[in-house]
Amino acid sequence: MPGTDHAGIATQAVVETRLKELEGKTRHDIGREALVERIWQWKEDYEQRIVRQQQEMGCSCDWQRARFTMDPVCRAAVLKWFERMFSDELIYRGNRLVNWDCYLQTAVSDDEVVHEAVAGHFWHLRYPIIEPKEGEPEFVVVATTRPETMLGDTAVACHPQPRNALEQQLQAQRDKGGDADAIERRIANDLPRLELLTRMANDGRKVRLPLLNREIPLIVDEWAKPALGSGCVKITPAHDPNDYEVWQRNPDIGAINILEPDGKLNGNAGPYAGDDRFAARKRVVADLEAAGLMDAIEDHEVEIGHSDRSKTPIEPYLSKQWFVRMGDIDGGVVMGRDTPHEFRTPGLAQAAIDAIDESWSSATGRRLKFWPDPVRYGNTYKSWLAEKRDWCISRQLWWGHRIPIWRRTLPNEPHADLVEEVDRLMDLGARTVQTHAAELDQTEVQVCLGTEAEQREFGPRLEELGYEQDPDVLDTWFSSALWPHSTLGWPDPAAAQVNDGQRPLAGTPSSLDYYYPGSCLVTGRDIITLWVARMVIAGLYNLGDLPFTDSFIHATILDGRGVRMSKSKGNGADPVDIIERYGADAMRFVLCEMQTGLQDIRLPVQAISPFGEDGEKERLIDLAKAKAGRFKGIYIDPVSGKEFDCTGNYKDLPQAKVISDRFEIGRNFCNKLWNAARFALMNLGELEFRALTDDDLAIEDRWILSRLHCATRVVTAHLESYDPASAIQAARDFLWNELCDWYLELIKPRLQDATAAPVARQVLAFALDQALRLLHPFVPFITESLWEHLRAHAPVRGIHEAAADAELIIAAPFPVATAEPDAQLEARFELAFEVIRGVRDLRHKYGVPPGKNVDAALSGGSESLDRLAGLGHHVQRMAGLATLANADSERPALSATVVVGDLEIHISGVLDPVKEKERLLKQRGKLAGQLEGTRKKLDNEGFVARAPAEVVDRERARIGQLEDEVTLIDENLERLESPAK
RNA sequence: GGGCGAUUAGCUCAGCUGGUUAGAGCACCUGCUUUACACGCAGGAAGUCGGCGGUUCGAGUCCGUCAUCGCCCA
Repeated sequence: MPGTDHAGIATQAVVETRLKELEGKTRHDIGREALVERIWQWKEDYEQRIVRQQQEMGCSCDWQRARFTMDPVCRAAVLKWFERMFSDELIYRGNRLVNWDCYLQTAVSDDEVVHEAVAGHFWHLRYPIIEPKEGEPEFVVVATTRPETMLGDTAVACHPQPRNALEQQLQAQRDKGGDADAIERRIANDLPRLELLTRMANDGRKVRLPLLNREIPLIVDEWAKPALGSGCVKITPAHDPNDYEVWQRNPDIGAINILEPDGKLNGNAGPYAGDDRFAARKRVVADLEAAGLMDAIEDHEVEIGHSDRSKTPIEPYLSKQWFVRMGDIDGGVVMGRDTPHEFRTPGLAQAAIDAIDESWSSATGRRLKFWPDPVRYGNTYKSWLAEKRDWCISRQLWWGHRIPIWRRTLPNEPHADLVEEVDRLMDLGARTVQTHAAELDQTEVQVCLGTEAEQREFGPRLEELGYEQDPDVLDTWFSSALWPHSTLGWPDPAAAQVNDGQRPLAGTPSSLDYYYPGSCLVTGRDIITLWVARMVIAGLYNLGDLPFTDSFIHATILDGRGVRMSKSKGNGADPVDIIERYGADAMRFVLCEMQTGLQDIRLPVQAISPFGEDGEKERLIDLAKAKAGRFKGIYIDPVSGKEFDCTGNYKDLPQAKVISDRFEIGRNFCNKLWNAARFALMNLGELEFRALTDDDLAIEDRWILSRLHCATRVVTAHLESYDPASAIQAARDFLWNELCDWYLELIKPRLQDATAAPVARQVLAFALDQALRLLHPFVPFITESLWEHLRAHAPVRGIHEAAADAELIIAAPFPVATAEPDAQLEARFELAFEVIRGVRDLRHKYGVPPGKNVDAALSGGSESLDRLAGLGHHVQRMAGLATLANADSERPALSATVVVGDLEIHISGVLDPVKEKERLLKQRGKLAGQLEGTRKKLDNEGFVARAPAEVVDRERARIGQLEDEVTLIDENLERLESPAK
């Protein structure tokens, strides 16, 4: 199911930023309707780009069922989900402290806040104590990093049991072996004062809040840290999460909001009302200093939350938001209501936690598992869910699904009126009405209209009665969480509105019945909580079953600076540009090869300079080193000093394509595959299939088939264990290192020989057939194209029997290994390859021209000679030997020698005693080192006594082999000294 | 502050339950237009596996600790 989501905050932010940059206007200047219209416009462009990317990448999707999270099909699902949860009382409107983005004027989720350490101060403020008694201080001192918040203080807290707290801390510090002096001093010097403050608080003493002259209580609460500062802490429940908790424990102190949504101070701030919060900070500090109430100012590094979207500092802000209850609920929650899979769970978060438990399974036997590390990512998922924090789903945006609630505040109306009001609404036909007071500081009647039709019918009538639709929109994830079933037409595929050219979702079975549940969600680590958990909850709640059983967490791709690539950061590369330059398969190959498990991947990218001179070679700019320009995704050309844009968002600047030379690896592979296939096809002619017996096969045929069986097993096993990088590596190695480097070369003579050619061709056709199938998941375009050619040349392919065929490779069965690899045969070839490599090395060192064949003679242990029997002609040809004689009887004069194990290959007529000695000594040195290491091990009594017998035996066998090889080399060295021998 | 992860060749990364003196690709050096492929072939050089300490007959691999970086949660 291909498609796109509406990316609420990101999208609105981009359009608003462009509006500001290009026209100098804010969203308030043009209004809700006009802004939403512009966003739709922008979305159409952007969506096209994304869909094109998906298609060019070769995503194999049902394009006639493409969806967008704000289209009518998805909208129906969003409304239904909201209505269901609302009537189950899983959605409520509450007064909560949220992360407030004063620039975008919206709440942002915890996930969208990034913390940065910045230089700041600790201001120590004096609050006068009202009517202190004999021996009591005149002031309490409180410290803060945000002095303007004092205007919203509703209490000052000190610890209820400072002695216990300090002593506990002291003990903990000692246990850790840390420095306990500071705490000891604290107990010695400050405890009496701290205990006095506690007594004062318990006695009901109050303090006067400076500047506003408000009386606020001195209270006891464990949030106050007796080891720090004065031991007292100011409490601002409306603007600090910890202070908010203090308020929950001490409801009497109340909460005072001092902020307007835009970050200016409101009427509660008295004389500071109307000031921006940062301006107010300066004035508050100055006024406190003037009043002699500033005790001290110290430098302090502060962690400040910034909005990931607007990059401005976040303010904790008390506001009314909509939430989904994640925690356990009395009586539990019914999941999959009215489906065959209905079950009851303690709460939404718990249901998702259970889903990865070994002992749990859905009604259809499904359970969730993470890859490539089930334990690690399972823990990430569980530990986030375990907090069971309610999910804030409202966003003060204009772009998104508007909350389907019409509400009206009924201040202090008698209960009877409320009942009457609800009855009246029910009579009107509203199905879901709730009244809420507990979570709010007001009584509110909320009516949910859960379909478009209902909204059209009842909306205006509710508005006549003084109701208003909530202006907020839903968090994008609220609709994204439904993707696995909303796209299939849930709640009613038969009624789903599909557009022209789109495939219907209705039918028997419907798309929903046929495709839900799915199997695997591939996503990034940071999305585990945002998506995986929420999709699981949504799927279980609406349908009673998991949306997928596996979740593959792919590597995070970083740019050359080590920063995570993202569209909003503008530091990525457009796949379309990569594809244009290197090809889709090349890109897929490299991306797949990079998914090596748990590690993040660096992908240094380069921009193609738009300032290249005529005739100048293309100039690449390394973006990890280039200077940043004015906006995100804009850089400065190091040569001309001019700005250019890499995002396509700033059309007035020169545009640069972003590429990465890392993709050359994939391009090279595709080129190799193409040429190897071309060579094979050239030689196949019109191939007729004949059932072959083992006797028909040449030794190299049996070898490549053995290697093919091995590769098939390995690739399949890696795919099954969600290890695409290892799978593609194994497929690549088979194609390149075995089929191309060896087999194609080995059979070249046979292909020129009319009698030997048919079998070689048939094996070649089969090996290519299987290699293409193995590679198809990774490089679909090139394999599909080659498949067509292969079928034209060799309509039937196979060895003993014809292999199952299909017109398109995408529909052809994946290879299955039918035989065991022949380990003995493979070992014989390995030995031959080693000999060949040895001779090639020697030829290179002696500067023998590549075309010149030399005479050689072979001698050595009978076992090794036996293993090489039948491969001599291959050794001869591949090593460039004119003759390969048996040297057991007589050793050729003036020959240089290659020693491989207990084998000697003498190459005639190239001997250079100096080079030869150098070469042999080098090899000897390496072997002697290994020999020494092995001997040392065996001399160690502990090793012989404690290591497993098989390990000891292996070392013993090895020492014999090494000794033989060294002896052989020594003999050759000796012969160099006295050539007469 | 708590949790998770990373640190291996110039670069990007492998290295499974501890057991030959650690591998690949790119880059580099040498030779080669060998009629599939120079986006190639053949050969080569290159790493005290972040530091320190420990467990073990044996540590890149296990444990502790420190450093640096990243992510998540406060």
